[in-house]
Parts: sequence; structure tokens; C-alpha cells
Amino acid sequence: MPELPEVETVRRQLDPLIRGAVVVAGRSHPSAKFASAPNAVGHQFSGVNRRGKYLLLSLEPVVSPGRVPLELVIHLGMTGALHVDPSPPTDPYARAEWELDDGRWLWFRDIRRFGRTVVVLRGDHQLLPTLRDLGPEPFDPALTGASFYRALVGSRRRVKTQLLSQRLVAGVGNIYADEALWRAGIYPGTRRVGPERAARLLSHLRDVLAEALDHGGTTLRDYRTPDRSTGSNQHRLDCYGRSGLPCRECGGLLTSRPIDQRTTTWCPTCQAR
DNA sequence: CGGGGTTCCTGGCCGC
DNA sequence: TGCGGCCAGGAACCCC
Repeated sequence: MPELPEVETVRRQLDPLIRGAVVVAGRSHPSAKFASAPNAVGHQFSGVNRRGKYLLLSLEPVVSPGRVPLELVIHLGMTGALHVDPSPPTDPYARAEWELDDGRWLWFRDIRRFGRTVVVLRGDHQLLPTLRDLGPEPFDPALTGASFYRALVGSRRRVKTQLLSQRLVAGVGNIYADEALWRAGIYPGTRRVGPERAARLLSHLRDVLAEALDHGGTTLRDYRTPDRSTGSNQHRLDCYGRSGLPCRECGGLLTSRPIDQRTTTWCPTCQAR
């Protein structure tokens, strides 16, 4: 389940691989989630950016007048991965593929089809409401403990649900939400977090994300970078996936239960209600 | 318009 | 051994 550290790791590897390449052909799975992918044909990749968990591949029109700058928006979903290979994919889970002018192929593999590959007018994110309404990047200096707190108290939803909403801060998923709440000692189901605890939560969230990025992300099953390597942060998780195991802080057993339909693990002692 | 529920997908795993 | 059933889970989408 790629979150910000995984998507950023992919971005860093992908950018130098495709920058400058021109898309000469494209094919995709018929699902609406991938159908517009071939619209990238006739455009040149000029850079790979990221917002939250979305990859934004800038596309410049190649000479033809009338063409406008486009953007290939890719969300990896749960099982998505991007690869650049010297020959077209034969993988049954290839959902979109683009032939490049040097003969290589960029392609998107996604077993469960929770991902998306959408070509839009540059910056036009109407079709992607979560991207359109995305909160600040976690390392944006404009995001402070105080502004984070103000956003948090603007809703009465549970703190974990707010972390996952992408509106408070961009790029957080189930793994790093649980990890940050564990470090901050906050019960995930709480609807009220004070200003000091909010500031601590943001601080821990930043630490958790930065450390995961340092370790190439968390590979639980399907996450891979373009060159097919895995991350190693899965060996450093304190909370996510450790239900029934001893808390590394207090030694008590971590517990797990769905909160707003999302599996959530926490320490009943360190994260008391 | 915020918030809650539903849906999309398929491999892996569990239990009989 | 084979197989039905269940689970994971981000975000679009629908509805109140």
C-alpha cells in the first residue's frame, strides 16, 4: 500500500529514467481507471513530480500546433508498480503501457486495479477530487503545529480518519497513520486532540515519514520501485501489523480493531482513550 | 457541504 | 488436496 515514502521513492527513480522521452504509442486496460492513458501519445515526459500519493508526470506536446501541456496522473493504489523495460510487457497484470521513442516501454502493473492512470490537461484535477482538495505536503514549512491543530479541530471525525482523509496533510495511509499515532501516544479513535498533542502528532508523523523514506519505503507484499527493488522499512514498524505482539514502549500487547472501517492497531496502555 | 456507507479487485490465507 | 469464504485497503462515488 504505497504511501508518501513509497511514492516518493518511485518518483526519484522514475524521473531520470523517462525525462526527455517521447511517447510514441500507448495501450491500456478498458476500465475507466486506465482508459485515458494512451492520450499521452505525441508528448514528451519533462519531469516526474509528486503530490501526496499521486505521481504527476508532465507531458509537453511535441511540435504539433494546437496541442497543449498534459499531465499523466498515476495513483499506485494498493498493488501498483511502474517499470521501464526494453521490450513491451507480457505480464497479465499490465494495465497501461507506453512505448517510448528510444524503444523502451513504461508500463503500469496493478494486480487489484485499485490504481489509476489518467491523462488530464496540466493541473486540471477535476476528475480526481482527492488530488484537487489535497492538504499540504507534510514537509511544507507552511504546515505548522498550530495550523495542523486548527485543521484538526475543524472536523469532529476521529483523528485517524482525518489523517487518512488527505485533506489535513497529504500522503498518509494506514501504515504511517498507525505508526505516528503510536509514537504520539494518541488513541486513534479520539475525536478531540489538544494543541500540544496535535503538534506532537505532526512532529512524529514527519519523523515516521522521513525515516521510511530513508529506508526506501515499506514493502509488505507488492510494493516495488521501477527497478523492482523493495524497501526495508517493514522491519522497522512499531505498530502497524503488530497486533497481539508486545508494545515496544510498555511491553503490553498491541490490539487491533476496525476504526471507521479501517483496520487499526494501537497500544491500549500507551494510547489510552 | 460534511460525513457516512458502498464499491471496485484479486491473491493469499484459513479452515474443513 | 481442493475449495468456499473472508480479508486487505485508497479513493471515487452516491446519498442524506
